[in-house]
Amino acid sequence: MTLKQLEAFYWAATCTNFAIAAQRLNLSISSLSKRVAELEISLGTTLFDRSGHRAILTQAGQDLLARSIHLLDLAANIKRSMTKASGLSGYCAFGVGELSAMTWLPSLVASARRHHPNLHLDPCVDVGATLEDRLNHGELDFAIIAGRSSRHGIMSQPFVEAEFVWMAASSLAGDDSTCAALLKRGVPLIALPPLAGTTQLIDDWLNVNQITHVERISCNNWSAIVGMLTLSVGVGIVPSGWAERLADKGVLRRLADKNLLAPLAYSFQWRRDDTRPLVKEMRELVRITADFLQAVSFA
Amino acid sequence: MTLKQLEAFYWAATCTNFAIAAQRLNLSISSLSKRVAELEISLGTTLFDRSGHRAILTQAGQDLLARSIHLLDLAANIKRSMTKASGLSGYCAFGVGELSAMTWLPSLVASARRHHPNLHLDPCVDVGATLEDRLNHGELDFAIIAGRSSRHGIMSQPFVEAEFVWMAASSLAGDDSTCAALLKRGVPLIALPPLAGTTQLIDDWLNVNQITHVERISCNNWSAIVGMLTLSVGVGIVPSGWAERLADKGVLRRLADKNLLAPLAYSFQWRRDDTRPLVKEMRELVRITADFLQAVSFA
DNA sequence: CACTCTTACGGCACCCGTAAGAATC
DNA sequence: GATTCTTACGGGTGCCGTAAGAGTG
Repeated sequence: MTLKQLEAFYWAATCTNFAIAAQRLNLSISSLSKRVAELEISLGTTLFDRSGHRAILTQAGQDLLARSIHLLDLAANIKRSMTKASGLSGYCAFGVGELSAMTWLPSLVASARRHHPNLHLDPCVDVGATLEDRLNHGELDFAIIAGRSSRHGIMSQPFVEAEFVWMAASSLAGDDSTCAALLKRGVPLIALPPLAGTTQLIDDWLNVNQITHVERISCNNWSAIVGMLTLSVGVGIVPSGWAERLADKGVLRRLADKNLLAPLAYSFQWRRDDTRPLVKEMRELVRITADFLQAVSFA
Repeated sequence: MTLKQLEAFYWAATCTNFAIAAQRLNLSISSLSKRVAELEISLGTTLFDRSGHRAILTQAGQDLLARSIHLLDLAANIKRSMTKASGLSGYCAFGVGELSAMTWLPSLVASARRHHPNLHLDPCVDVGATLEDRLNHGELDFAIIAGRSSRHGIMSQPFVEAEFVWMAASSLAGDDSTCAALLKRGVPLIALPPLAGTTQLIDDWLNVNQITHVERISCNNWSAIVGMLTLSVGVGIVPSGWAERLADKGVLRRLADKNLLAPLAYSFQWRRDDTRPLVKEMRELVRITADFLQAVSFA
């Protein structure tokens, strides 16, 4: 029994398949498979039930998983506290929404590189639901997603709320035009794809305002969305800070609806069974970075 | 950092020198040295101060020792609980006095092989003080020694008391001869070497009875001692159970001193910093075996 | 047929032991 | 000079990745 074997087993057990686990370990699938098999031989126990299409943990495997998490935690603590180069090290894959990517992701990466120079960061930008899936499969260490997750296996910690406002080009909207009126007039709604958190926010708003049958234009890129808004293609929501700047430049105009969009809570999400120091540290770092940026950018 | 490295470090740190540690690991000294060096490189820390004649733990090394004990314990627990073959496994070197070797050591080994078929036992028979030294150096996992240890690093748990009586051949001693009288008459005292626990017992008795200037014959073998006693070479002490049988056969005669020899407590001794399951299990097994044998042999 | 895991095999790296070296007491 | 630890080096074992195979849904 070696630490490598236990680590391989940990990832094999917590990811949905060996391919993802192997990727997280920078290892080929076959090597991972062999490591796990060697661990099984070494312990004299079957850890995975391979009779079906996919490898499933046996009871012994579940027992070992709890113990190996504890042991690997201990090993990581030793490495972290003994090694002179303080801070985290290794590999960290995480996900953020595009809006986050455009705003404070660079600051987060810069901050992380300062605090943890030996940590290799691998950010992945996608819409919330996709990130949640990848997180659930074990491909990501954490994700920053609008809203809380309803899945039992995923923990959420809200750390910042974002305000969105309805905007449209001046050519589309007068001084007191409302979004509701424009949409009812058939002006298209420009938004991220259905799986995004902001789209859910919009759907909630539409629901409250009893608006159905909206023509939608989905695009998975915020710059493109704002670009379309400025070119009077339709109406859409924009983060309030960005919206202010756009309004100051006279590019877009804020719509005059009385019902405001609810604030959208962004939360740091991670897997419940992932107790590694990496996650805890990064959670703290994200919180600090976000707090700092909010104080600066919205001052 | 690997489990092997941590294990090598553990033994290197707790034994008095690398040679003993290497022996405990079934490893050459150079390989052990390299493993420790690799661990140091891996952690980026110096664990041993090699400036002097011998390698001494640095502060970082002491920190790591506590942590590695914990981690190795965990690993051993995993192996023990997961592996189907229940019971201990590996290598166990221990020491017993010759008297123990002649009486219940075979039963202990038999019992241990029943309970722990995968444990390789390596008993070492020697006098108490030598065993205590070897235990202290890390050559033995535990020892069963007459009396308690006064060393801080060694823990003792008394588990049985043995009675000894003065015996001599009929040709030397009449019905109411006393040992004190015989010794004063110049009859030699036949006993184990000075380092043995029974010899300390004798010295205490001599002290209480104010007997000095005794001619001593030291021999490190009990059979030889009893043999010499039967051949009227001198007087000596014999465990009471054995003494009874010898008296029944008419080979030896119990001497009539009023001051009896104090009971000699045998204790299970192990190193304070050795928290391995091996030691705990064997301690229990020794206690049970000794209890059982006492109930049988002295009934 | 797509997906997931295992087996076969060639190459490289790691680890062990012997033997010699360096440093302390 | 004895003891203790480290370095040099040859040999074998283990581990990785590519590629092919087996089994499921």
